[in-house]
Amino acid sequence: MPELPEVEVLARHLRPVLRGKTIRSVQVNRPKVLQPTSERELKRVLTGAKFKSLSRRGKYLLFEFRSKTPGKNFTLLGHLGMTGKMFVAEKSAPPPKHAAVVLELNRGNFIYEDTRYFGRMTLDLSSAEKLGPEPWDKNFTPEVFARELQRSRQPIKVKLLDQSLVAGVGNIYASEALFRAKISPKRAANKLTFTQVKALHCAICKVLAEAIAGGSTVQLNFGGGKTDGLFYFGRAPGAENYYEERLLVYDRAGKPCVQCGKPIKRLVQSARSTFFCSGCQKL
DNA sequence: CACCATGTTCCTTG
DNA sequence: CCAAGGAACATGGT
Repeated sequence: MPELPEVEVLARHLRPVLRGKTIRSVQVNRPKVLQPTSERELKRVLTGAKFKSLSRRGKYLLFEFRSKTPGKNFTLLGHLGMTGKMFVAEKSAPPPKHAAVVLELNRGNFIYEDTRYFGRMTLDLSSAEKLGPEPWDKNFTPEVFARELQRSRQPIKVKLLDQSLVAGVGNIYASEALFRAKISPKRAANKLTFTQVKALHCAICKVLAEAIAGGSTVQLNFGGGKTDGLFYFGRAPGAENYYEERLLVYDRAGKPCVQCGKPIKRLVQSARSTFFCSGCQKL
């Protein structure tokens, strides 16, 4: 469930649910999601610790803990990879097939589930430290963005997935932002005009903010139910599928562009799908 | 069987 | 040192 908006909505959901909860025991089913932290180390540190606060950085979750050992507070980093979910379930509920880690609370279990196990739950914070600015950070300005883009000849779509430029944009919102900024995904990063950079900067912020706002109002299911936990597949009562309504180009190959009616095209860049409108996004 | 999937990291190659 | 390209990770859906 992984781009910035989904992680932000999840963080807002979990924050009040976890605050003040103490971890009774730790069950690790897939040690690979902890690396480079060892199972032994995670259990030692986490058992008896109490959730203090939760924040988000890019697509990462940062869980702040108060250690049972005074003065040894620490941070746990979470990442959902492609298919990760994190939620609290009743202890009586059967554990999901791909539960990678289960943190037992006094009431309920905090579960990190991940079918493909591409995500992380670890004490190593180095990945989050390498990230570029948050989209709304004062350090993420059109000027800074333009300077960074100047250094690359890669297609702009590919460059947007580089988390050191701006943190949190993934494969879906990269296509969406470019469509809204009316820029071709194939355009070389260093060939954007400053006008285009400003439009893209604005589109990134807007697309992500709208997705967060949309996701927050939808009926969510973070749990292990039949839904996939992706909030943009959630439904508001009586409403159509929000995914269809909100995404203008992603996964819409062949369907008419909402702006000009031409069919949306799909292309592959760096082994990932890109969706765009050749009428609205000229090179 | 083939191809697709919301992400990151590691290893080459130039 | 750096940019860029590709494979790897692992499982499931169509």
